[in-house]
Amino acid sequence: MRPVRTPAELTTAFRTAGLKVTPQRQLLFRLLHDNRAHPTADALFATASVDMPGISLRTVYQTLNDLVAMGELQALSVGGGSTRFDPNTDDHHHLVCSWCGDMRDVYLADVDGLRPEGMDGFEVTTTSVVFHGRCAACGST
Amino acid sequence: MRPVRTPAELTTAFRTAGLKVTPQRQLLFRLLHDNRAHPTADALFATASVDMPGISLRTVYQTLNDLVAMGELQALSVGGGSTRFDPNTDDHHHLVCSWCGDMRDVYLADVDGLRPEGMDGFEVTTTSVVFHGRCAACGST
DNA sequence: GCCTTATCTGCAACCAGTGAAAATTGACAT
DNA sequence: ATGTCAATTTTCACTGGTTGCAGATAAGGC
Repeated sequence: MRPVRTPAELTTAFRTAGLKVTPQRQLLFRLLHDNRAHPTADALFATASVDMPGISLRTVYQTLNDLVAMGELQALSVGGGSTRFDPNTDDHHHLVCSWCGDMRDVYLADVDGLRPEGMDGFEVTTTSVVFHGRCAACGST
Repeated sequence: MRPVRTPAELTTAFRTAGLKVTPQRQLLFRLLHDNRAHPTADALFATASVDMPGISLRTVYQTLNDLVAMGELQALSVGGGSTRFDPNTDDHHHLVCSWCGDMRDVYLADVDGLRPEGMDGFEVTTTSVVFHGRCAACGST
């Protein structure tokens, strides 16, 4: 359940991959570790800037891209301008509130059962399910 | 199956909504009518420019946004820069080739069966399923 | 045909994200 | 500890996608 790498694990992974571990990266590892908000690069930049004023937005993008390339982070496009990042690398799906933009993880059992006919030799690698709607906080009235 | 409004139907819908029907809009109605390519605004602009040189990209965006607002067109964000548009307003889902970017419609039967627990009062309005993978044309080797 | 009002066009602005180059610094070997 | 070198950070400019604005234009009801 929710296999989010710890900062320590990511540190090891980076060094193993021949990448360096900088204070900036460690900060982002920490910020991502307990983050279920599916933040944008900009949101992470804002949070990171509190702990480390002067950190560059470019660096945030760079590190996020590295993490995505390593498979330790998922990049999500759900409309609404900017890419959101999910440190949960488990096989899961998403609830997106059309009102407040809030995004939450959900686990589905029967996704592999979804194999439509007429795929004409299309080879599926990943399946993503997104539920759009209204979250409890945004009321149901 | 594939209930794409005809240009005539869209014309009526626009007038009913108090919107005007211009040659530019009629052209776009036609271009969308038999288009399964899930084109971007820019692609439609390019095609439209052949029939109507001088048409503005701004107009294309405007009309597409109107159609989306009217529910006659779906805007799709599947990563990869630009929004793609789908004139198929039926309840369907998508196959996206990670190699060539090709996008195809698929119909799924059991989508409503996907109702995870732990939704905490989240009210689902639409569910979208996207299969990422490699299409037949891009080979399986 | 006229008039009103929506629409079209062109351009500037905006946002998300990336490229490039110079200064900095991590990690390893000494 | 220190040196070395490549990876990284930062800054800034720049691209691509999309929207705002203003003036010219034209659709549609009379």
